[in-house]
Amino acid sequence: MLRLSKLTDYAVVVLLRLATTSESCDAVQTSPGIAAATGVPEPTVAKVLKALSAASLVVSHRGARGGYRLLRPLDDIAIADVIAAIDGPIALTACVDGALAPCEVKGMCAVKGRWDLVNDAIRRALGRITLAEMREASIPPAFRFDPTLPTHPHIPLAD
Amino acid sequence: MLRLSKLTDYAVVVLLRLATTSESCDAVQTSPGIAAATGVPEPTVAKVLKALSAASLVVSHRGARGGYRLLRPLDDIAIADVIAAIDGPIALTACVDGALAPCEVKGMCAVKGRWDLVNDAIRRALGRITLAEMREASIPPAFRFDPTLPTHPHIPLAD
DNA sequence: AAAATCAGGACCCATCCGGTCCGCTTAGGG
DNA sequence: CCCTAAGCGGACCGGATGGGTCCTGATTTT
Repeated sequence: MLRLSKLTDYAVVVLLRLATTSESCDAVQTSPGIAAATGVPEPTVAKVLKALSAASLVVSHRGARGGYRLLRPLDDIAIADVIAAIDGPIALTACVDGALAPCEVKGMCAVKGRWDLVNDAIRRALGRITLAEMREASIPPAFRFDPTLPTHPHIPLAD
Repeated sequence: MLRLSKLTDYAVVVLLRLATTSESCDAVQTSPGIAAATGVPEPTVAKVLKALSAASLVVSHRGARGGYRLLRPLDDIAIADVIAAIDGPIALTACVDGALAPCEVKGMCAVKGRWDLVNDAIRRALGRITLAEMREASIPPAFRFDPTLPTHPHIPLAD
């Protein structure tokens, strides 16, 4: 349960990678470049970046010498933002608020509204964790994030 | 994202239904009975109850006049317990701690351990919400839970 | 002994998600 | 002025997963 998509995982990787150059606000990175650096398949990187762009977490620059750039610093991006950008609004069940299918039939579902309590709790929890925290946390010291490192091979290329 | 299975939703419905009689500790309810009362398909009720039984949230009594009974009061059952019983351990990604597939390849995944922060936050949030709270919360007053009501039609039967 | 009820599988099908590809548009650079 | 690099948007496909059903066996009560 609570499976969040691999795409979201990739999104974190991509954003972290993007953060290595976006401090200088004019530097952009191309999706092929990020793909090569992270080991995430390039079309997937593109897809992720598109979603992140739509959610205003990154900005794109089209044309030759175009690319993507972080729009906000890492400590201003909650993991909830990333999840919402990739997987849509954070809600546990289909049976939530005004979801698509109106809970099978009538509006008299017995659990109606019950999950909102849970959803809110999760939203709050996820809203408090920033990418900056995820970058630092729980990483074996040897692998501590270092912006000078060129790559973050999530899936090492088959060299 | 964060889709929890319908089964978990059903589990809550079933447990709430079970709570209507389990206060008196000898009364048991059969799965066909619960199915009829809740509108959840009977085989599904059985499946849910089996999982709940395996997780020691309910106890079963076999044979004629057998059935299921709540093992703990509703305010002692966290929603996290139910979710864990139905959908397995609460973890967001496959790429978590010692999960099945060792994160594609080596142990040098860049996001290794990062999600644990998030998982813990969610576990904590879900561990704080009890079924008793879910029973009371966010329900339109007209539908406020009432133990004397015979049924909680989740999906009304096609009368 | 017979009936009722849980236990524990196997199984099927729909849906969804990860992943890929294509053609189009935009913007630099020669 | 045109060509090329890069993002944009969509369609598309295959595998995995979960919801749902069913069947057979084990156990307890009457």
